[in-house]
Amino acid sequence: MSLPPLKSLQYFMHAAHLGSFKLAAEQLFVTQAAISQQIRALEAHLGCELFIRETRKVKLTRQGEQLLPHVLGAFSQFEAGIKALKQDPSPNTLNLSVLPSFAACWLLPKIDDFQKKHNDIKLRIDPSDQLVDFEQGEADLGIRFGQGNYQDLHSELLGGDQMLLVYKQGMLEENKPLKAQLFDHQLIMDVCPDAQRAWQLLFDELLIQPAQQPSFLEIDNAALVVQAVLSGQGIGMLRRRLIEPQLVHQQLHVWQGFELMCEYKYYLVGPEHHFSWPKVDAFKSWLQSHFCEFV
Amino acid sequence: MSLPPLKSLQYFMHAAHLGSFKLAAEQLFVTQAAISQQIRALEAHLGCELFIRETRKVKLTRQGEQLLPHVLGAFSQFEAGIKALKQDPSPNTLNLSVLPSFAACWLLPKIDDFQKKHNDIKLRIDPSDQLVDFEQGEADLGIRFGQGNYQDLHSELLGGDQMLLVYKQGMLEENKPLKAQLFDHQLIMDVCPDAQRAWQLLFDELLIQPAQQPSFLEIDNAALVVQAVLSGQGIGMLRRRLIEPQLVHQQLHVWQGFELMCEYKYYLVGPEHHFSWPKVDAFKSWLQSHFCEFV
DNA sequence: CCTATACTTTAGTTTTTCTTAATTATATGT
DNA sequence: ACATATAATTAAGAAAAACTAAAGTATAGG
Repeated sequence: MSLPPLKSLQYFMHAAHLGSFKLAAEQLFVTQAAISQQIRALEAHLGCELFIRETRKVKLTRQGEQLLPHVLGAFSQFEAGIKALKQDPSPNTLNLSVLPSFAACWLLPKIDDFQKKHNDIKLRIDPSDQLVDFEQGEADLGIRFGQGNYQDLHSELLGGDQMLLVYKQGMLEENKPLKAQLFDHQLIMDVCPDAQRAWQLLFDELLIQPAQQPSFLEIDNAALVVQAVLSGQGIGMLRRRLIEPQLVHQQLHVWQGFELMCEYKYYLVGPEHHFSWPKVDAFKSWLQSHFCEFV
Repeated sequence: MSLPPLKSLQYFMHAAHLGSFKLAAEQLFVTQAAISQQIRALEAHLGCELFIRETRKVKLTRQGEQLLPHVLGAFSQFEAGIKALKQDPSPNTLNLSVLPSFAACWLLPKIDDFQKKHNDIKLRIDPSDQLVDFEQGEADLGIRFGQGNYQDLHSELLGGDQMLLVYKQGMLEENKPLKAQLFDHQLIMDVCPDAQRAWQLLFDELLIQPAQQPSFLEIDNAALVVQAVLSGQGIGMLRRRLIEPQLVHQQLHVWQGFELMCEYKYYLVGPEHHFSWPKVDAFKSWLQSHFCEFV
């Protein structure tokens, strides 16, 4: 037995519920004619009339009354199925996809605070340079540093950052001019657009010609740059948020005459519907409160 | 929350059940590509993958597994609803729409036999010249005298009939020629094509010229013609089946030299699905057995 | 490594569905 | 009683959805 066109059943449901083709048409954003035709097609398919057409309204025939509950039930089952898909499959585990350097320098030092406040939520942190495939359930949420334009994903701005010239105690002398001191040290470049812009801006400010510019030790991971600067390997250009702990404990110093706002910002990223999950909301709030504290 | 295209859910159901797009395509009489596209559209709409594509087969993801039972349930509810429509709303009452003359002359004299054999089935006989609207549930079944071509309805041939020249005892004398006697009596015409044809044929056989032909008492109801002939009002041209009881009891006589097969026949008529109802089947069998007995 | 199989992709066609506009029917107000 | 307004219907063309055909991709199995 072949089913009637499914759309006609949907229209039937609305029209029956509202007792009017006109209202059903409005609710479904189509014309009256579309409803009329679909209902007629359904009636033709079933071989019986479903509505008694009165002048201002329509009402169900015995057959219509009989059919309606089934159709209602079927559609609500579709909805239930789809709703179930959007629900959190593991509400007690939060899978985070975070950039390795941000994870190492910012998130891990603070994460015990989140664990303390939400000890019912197990955390799994997946450090990765690329955004994972959320559809596969590989992660619940991502923290990204970028421009906020993430295909098909919801994103919420967490905050910006600044590029700072960072060195270890004793490497630079604050009273002497920077330009001269710069050439005495290895310069360490984090390979990222903002770092490159920052170095270039610094050279411009110090009137260092392109030809004179010193070469860099390039490291493709900000966390390692932090390590390198910490261990006295040279001078780095780093984001403030990545060296917060070291600034607080005065393990690193910032050259006071220079700073540059990053073009990129931090975003919390994930499929729209993930943001209604309690565990995600908890993490988002925690994250936001920590982003406010800007050293 | 908007539902996905319903057709894609249908395809999903088949593909999931068969574990193969190819087989689903065959089952649904479409190409593989159609299935692939619909599934893809569904996945896009839901924002998650439903199948893991392996080389020779596909299998459901966790989400697919979660969705399937709901979709299955919804579709079976549609089917249940539609099936319920085709069921007999009152299996203990048989509503018959019958031509008034056939009801009076043939059906009513025999109907007690049916009642006796099926005392669980209440009968309602609706004598009407026009076929009722079956869609409105006005009747379960109709008995018609015609050509069997009933729009959108199933019909089963019951049998034919003959037109006979009928008179009351003593009105005609079998030994004398008919032609002479005919002009001594009132002729009664049942207004129907077969009766008109029969009279015309009789006149032709008796070589009565159109100009000579006597005029008729026209009665637009065969049952009344029977009454008129019975009460000696004149000579009638009637269908054999309508005067069976009177022939058996010799209340009426048939002129032996004449008969004509009717062009019309008797049909049992109704919507296709009514014929699977037990009460209809019972009546059909009873009717057929009584149509075999042809006096 | 080749072949056969099953899914995917794309472009173009077919089918279905929808809209517009004219039509019918009837309840409601004048 | 008559005009008016509302709601459903119908028909024809327009738009959208679904499908096919054909070429592509990937991989299990000989």
